[in-house]
Amino acid sequence: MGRAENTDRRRREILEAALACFHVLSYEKTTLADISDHADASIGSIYHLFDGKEQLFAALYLEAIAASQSSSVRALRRKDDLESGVHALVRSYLRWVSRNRKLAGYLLTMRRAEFMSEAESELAELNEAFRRAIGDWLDETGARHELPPIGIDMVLAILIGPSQDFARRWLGGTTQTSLREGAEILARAAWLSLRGLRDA
Amino acid sequence: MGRAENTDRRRREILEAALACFHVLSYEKTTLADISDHADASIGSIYHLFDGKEQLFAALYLEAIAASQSSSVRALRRKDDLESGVHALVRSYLRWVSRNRKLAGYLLTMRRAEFMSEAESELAELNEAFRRAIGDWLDETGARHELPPIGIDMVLAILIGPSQDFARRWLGGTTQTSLREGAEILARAAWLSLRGLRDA
DNA sequence: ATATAATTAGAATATAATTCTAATTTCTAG
DNA sequence: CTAGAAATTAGAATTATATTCTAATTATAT
Repeated sequence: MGRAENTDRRRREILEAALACFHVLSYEKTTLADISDHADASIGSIYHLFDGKEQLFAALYLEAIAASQSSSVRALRRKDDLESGVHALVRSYLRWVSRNRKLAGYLLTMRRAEFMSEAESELAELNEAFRRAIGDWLDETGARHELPPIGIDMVLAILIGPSQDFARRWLGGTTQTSLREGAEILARAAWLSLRGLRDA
Repeated sequence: MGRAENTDRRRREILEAALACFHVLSYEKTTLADISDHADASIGSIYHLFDGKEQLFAALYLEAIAASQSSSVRALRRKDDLESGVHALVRSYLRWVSRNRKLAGYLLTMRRAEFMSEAESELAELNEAFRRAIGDWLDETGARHELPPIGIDMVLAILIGPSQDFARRWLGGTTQTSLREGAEILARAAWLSLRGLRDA
């Protein structure tokens, strides 16, 4: 086995251990010793691969956001008009949440966490890439013309804002509505907003 | 001056110092020594009034959420039909954000932060009271009949989800749209969703 | 097989939360 | 007004944990 692969495996083990610890203990309460135990990696090893606790969790955050975004983009690319695209985006986001609960919970809890300042630039890059991917799809399909005259930031807020709120509650177990129903409702809600704003 | 008032003042000073420190340093990086300095209160004093760093920040969180919610409820109570109510709710939330940036930033950053587990029950109470206030208003005005057949949790997600997302970006300075425009757009978007879901 | 570089281990150190004891202030009763 | 009781404040001592550092081990290339 090559060294690079070994290192990769180690990194992954540590990230997974961090997520597992976070899931039961929360960020504050998981110590590096916990992670070290869970991952069977020494403190030295962790510090060799990451710059510290914050950077380790920032790396996990970036992985999570990348996974979530790429899942959304893939779903979008299977559609070719705005209405289907909007539905697909909302549904796929919530499906991703339900299939990656730990990671999603981490993402929703740590959203804009302080330590992200370190990784700010990488995060900005990811968000920029996400926007560009959506922009490309809009251009390729011609769906851009169906959008209301509002900034893409507002479009995204309308598309995923409600789903994030709902996902947070759903993960917390404090929601009357099932994920399936919720996805259906929010997909339609998003589309109704966009269509209504366009036709106004 | 009575002892109770004195204690209250102390509490408030400490909470304000915590918020100020948080605003420039972030949770992780603000030490109790920082807060102690800022508030001119000794460590002992802080521990006398709060159970620890987490509980101190949890108390701040509860204050913030109570302020935000009561501002929303006041706005709602001035209206007497669903469309105006929805507009008022969205606008008042974003107005509150712009007038209480530090507190709002704290709220949006710390949303569902780990340490809330301690204050979980109080948080649940606040949320329950908020829902009840909205429920009462719906009944008093008869607006409940104008709602689509979805859970109140979905209604809230549609109402404030986009605003939260937008507010986070606005506070972070990464939004093309002004708060005023944003509020206008999101208020209409929320109403279009609810009306559309009802009429479907 | 050996040299070199990468990785791992864990002890030593530094930082910050928490606890604890004593001093001070505020309140209450007489 | 004053002694005693209770609440509050102060800051030193303790404890927990992140980080740094040095040495040992492992993997790779020649």
